[in-house]
Amino acid sequence: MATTSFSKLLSQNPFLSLLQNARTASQIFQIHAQLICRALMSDSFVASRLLFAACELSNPSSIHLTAAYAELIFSQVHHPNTFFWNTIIRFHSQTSNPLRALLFFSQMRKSGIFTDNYTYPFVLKACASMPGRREGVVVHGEVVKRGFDEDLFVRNGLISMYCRSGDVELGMMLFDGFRSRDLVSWNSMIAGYSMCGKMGEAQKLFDAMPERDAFSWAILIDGYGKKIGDVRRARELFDAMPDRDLVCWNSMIDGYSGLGMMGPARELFEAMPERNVISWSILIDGYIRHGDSKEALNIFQQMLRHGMKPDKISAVGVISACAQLGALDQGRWVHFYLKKNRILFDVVVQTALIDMYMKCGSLDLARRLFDNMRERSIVTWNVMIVGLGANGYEAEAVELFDQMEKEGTLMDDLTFLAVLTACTHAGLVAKGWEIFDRMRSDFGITPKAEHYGCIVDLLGRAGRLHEARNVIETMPMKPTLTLWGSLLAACRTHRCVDLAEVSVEQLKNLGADDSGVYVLLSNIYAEEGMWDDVWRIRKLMCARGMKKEVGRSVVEVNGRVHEFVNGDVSYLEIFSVLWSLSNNIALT
DNA sequence: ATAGGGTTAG
Repeated sequence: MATTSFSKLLSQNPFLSLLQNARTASQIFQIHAQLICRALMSDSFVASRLLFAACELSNPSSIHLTAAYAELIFSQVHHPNTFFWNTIIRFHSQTSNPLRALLFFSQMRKSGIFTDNYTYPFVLKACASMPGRREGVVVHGEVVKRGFDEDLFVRNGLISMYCRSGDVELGMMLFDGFRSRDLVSWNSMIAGYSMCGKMGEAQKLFDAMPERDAFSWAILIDGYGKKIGDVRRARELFDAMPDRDLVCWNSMIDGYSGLGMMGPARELFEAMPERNVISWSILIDGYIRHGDSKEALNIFQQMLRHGMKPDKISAVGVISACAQLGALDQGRWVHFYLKKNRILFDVVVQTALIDMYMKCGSLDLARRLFDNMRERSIVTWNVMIVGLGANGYEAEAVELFDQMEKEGTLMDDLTFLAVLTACTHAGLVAKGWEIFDRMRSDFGITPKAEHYGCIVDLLGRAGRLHEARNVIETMPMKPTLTLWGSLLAACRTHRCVDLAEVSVEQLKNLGADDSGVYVLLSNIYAEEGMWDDVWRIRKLMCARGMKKEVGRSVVEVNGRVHEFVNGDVSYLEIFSVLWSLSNNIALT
C-alpha cells in the first residue's frame, strides 16, 4: 500500500486515525463496535487496520485473548486482502503458534489471494520455529520463483529459517551469496552458529562484521555462556562491550546460573542498573535448578516487595519451587494470584500447578484442574500419571494410560516410565510387562535404560530375580550402575545371597564406590547371619573413607519454609514449628 | 537478530 493512498484513506475514514492512536484494548473494542454498527467491517482495509492495532497491543500474558480476538475479526471480514492475511499470519508466527500461521498461509493461497514480499518473512519465521518440517524448503522455492529473494527482509528470513532448522551451512551459503547485507543478516548468521554451539565460526563473523549493535554482543554472550558453558569468555565480552543493555545483563546472569554459579549470578543481579521480570525469573529458576528452592521462594517474595508483577513464566518457576518444597499454601497463593490478576494460564502453567498439587498431596485439586483443561500436552498427562502413582493410586495411573491409548493421545518415553513405575510400585507385574513389551511395537518408542531399570525393578520386587538378571544381561545398551543396584536391592528383600554377590561384582566392575552399595550388601550378610562378611565390608568402607549421606528435610508451616539438616538441629526452630502446628490443629 | 517456563524411581 503506497503511502499517498494511505494518507488519503486516513482523511476519508476517521476510524483509521482513531485506530492508529488506540492504546488500550477497550479503545479498540469501542472502535470495533462502531465499525460493526456502521457496517464498515466489510471494508477489508479498515478491518486490517483494526487487526493490526489489536496485534500491536498483544503482550505475552494476554496472547490467548488476542488470538481469539484476531480470529473473531477474521470471521467478520468478507473479503480479506493481502494486508489482512499478512497481519494475521504475522500475529500467529510471532506468538509461537507457527502451525496456525502456516494454516492461514495455505488458506491464503487456496483463496487465490496475492502473496507479496511482506507475506514471506512471517511465513519463514513460522517454518523456522517448527524444525524438522520441510515446509521451509518449499517456501524457499516459491520465494525464488517470485523473485522475492532479492528482498533483504525475505533473505534474512531465509537465513534464519535454515539456521533454526539446523542447516547452518545452507544459511551460510545464502549469506555468502548476498550482494548486500545488513546488520540483521550478520546477526542472524552469528545467532545461527551460536545456536549450534559453533562459537569459533560465530566469533569469526563477529570480528569480521563492519559494525555491531547490542544484539550482536548479546548473541555472543548468550552463546558462550549457555551453549558451551564458557562463562569466562562470556564475561570478557560482557566487560568489553560499550553499551550494555538489559538483555546482555540477563544473558550473562543466565550463563552463570546455568552452571550453578549462583554467587556471581546474584552479584550481577544486585549490581544491574534495572531489572525486568525476566531478570527475576532467571535468578529464581537458577536457584530451583540447583537445588535451592527455598532461596527461590525468598527471591520471589523480594520480587513482590519490589513491586515487580510476576507473569505466567515466573509463576511457573515459583510453582515448581513450591512443588519441590511441598509448600502447598504458597502454591495455592500463586494460583489465586494468577486468577485475581487475570494472568491467563496456558498449558505449561496448568501443568506446573497440577504437578504442584500432586506433590503436595492435593489429588482432588490436581484432578479438578486436569478435568477442566481444554488443551493438554504430553507433559500434562505424564504429570498426572506420575502424581497418581506417587500418591498410591497406581490403578488410576494405569487407567489414565489406557485412556491415553484409547484417545490416541501422543505419548513419549516419560509416559512409559511413569506408567511402568506405577506398575512396579503396585506389583502389577503382568500389566507392566505387557506395556513394556508393546512399547516399541505398538507405540514406536524405543525403551531407554530407565525403562529397563523399571522392568528390572518390577521383576525384582516380584521375586523373579533370575528373569531380572536376564533382562540386564540381554538389554541392548550397557547396564548402568542403578540397574545392578536395583537388582541388589531386590536380592536383599528376597534373600538371595548368590545373585547379590554377582550384582556387587558387576557394580565394582562398573566403578561404583557408592557407600550405599556396601551398606546394602553388609545388611544382606547381616540378615543371613554372615558376620565375617559383614565386618569385611565395614572395614572396606572405612578404608575408603565412606560416610552416609546427610539427611535433610523441609517443612512448610504458615507459609514459612523450614529446613532441617541431620546433626545440625536448631531445637528452637523445631519447637516453634511444632508450636504453630499444634495451633493450626487446635484451630481446625 | 538477543534474555526466562512444566514431567523421572527410592
